[in-house]
Amino acid sequence: MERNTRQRSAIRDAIAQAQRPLLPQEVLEAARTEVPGLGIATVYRNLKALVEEGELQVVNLPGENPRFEVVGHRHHHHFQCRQCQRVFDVHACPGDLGRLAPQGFTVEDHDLTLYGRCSDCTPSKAHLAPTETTRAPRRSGASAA
Amino acid sequence: MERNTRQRSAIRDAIAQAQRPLLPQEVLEAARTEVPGLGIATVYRNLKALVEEGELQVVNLPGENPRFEVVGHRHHHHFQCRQCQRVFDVHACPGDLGRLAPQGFTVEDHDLTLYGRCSDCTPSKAHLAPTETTRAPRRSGASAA
DNA sequence: ATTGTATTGAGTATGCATTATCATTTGGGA
DNA sequence: TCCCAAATGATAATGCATACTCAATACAAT
Repeated sequence: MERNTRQRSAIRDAIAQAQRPLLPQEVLEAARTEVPGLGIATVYRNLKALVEEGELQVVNLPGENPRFEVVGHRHHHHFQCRQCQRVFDVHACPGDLGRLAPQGFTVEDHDLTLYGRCSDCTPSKAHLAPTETTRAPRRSGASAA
Repeated sequence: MERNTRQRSAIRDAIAQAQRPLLPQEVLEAARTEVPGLGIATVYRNLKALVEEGELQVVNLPGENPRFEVVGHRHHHHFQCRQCQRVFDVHACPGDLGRLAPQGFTVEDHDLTLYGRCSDCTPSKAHLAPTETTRAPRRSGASAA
């Protein structure tokens, strides 16, 4: 990963412009508006490289596959819409959660995920909900027939 | 799932006595002290049935496979030890997190995970850390050679 | 105690996200 | 413009958690 390819730029731009953590599949779809022939393998390859280079970071939510977002945002949390499944950044934090832990436990960090309806999926304008392709697929693992 | 088998009881007891969410593998190990020949397939079968019966509930943590715990605990959160990987219940909640969401977003629920050292894995007595077999394996998905 | 059926255990099969493979394409320095 | 290593795209391969298959067991009602 040393050359500046159209694919690499498209992937980077897609994530930067999204302003929210994206799944590899979402990155693919977004970057394809720039590079139609883009392949999923290239997306995974670049996401991995960009994370190793410290440009991107992984965002894990409960029961979800890893998403990717640009590094730099100071401590923050996430909000997942139960309608469109998209994840948004929440630049706020309840803070001082160490007191919640049981006796003898040492709290070093925390993850907070809020669930509800994003502004696009509020009942009053549910018709503006994202399209099928922008929805997040469920986590991997088993589910054999 | 209509008969009371030794396996089913062992699985149910293992989770009830653990007082914390267990991975299927942890359930297997714990229940085997009661039924040595217990198979992993039986564990998955019963976990699924017990969840459907409403006796158990699934606990998802970021980047982790589903764990299982008995239903009934009122709203609570979880703590994961970064040393032994075990997950514990945290019967406390910062509350009122709706205010953290962006304008136009509706918050219906939330998940909070604390990370740090459990009482068994505090530096002063790290030698009491759980054994290899009690550690949680990493999430599924890819990691091909 | 007998017996029919739900359950179990072992091993195989699935589904899926992520990687590896490899022939082809392409960025960018000479 | 040439050249070649890096990058891409299509597709096969992996690894893994979980589900299915089926012969052997073992509940539990009679």
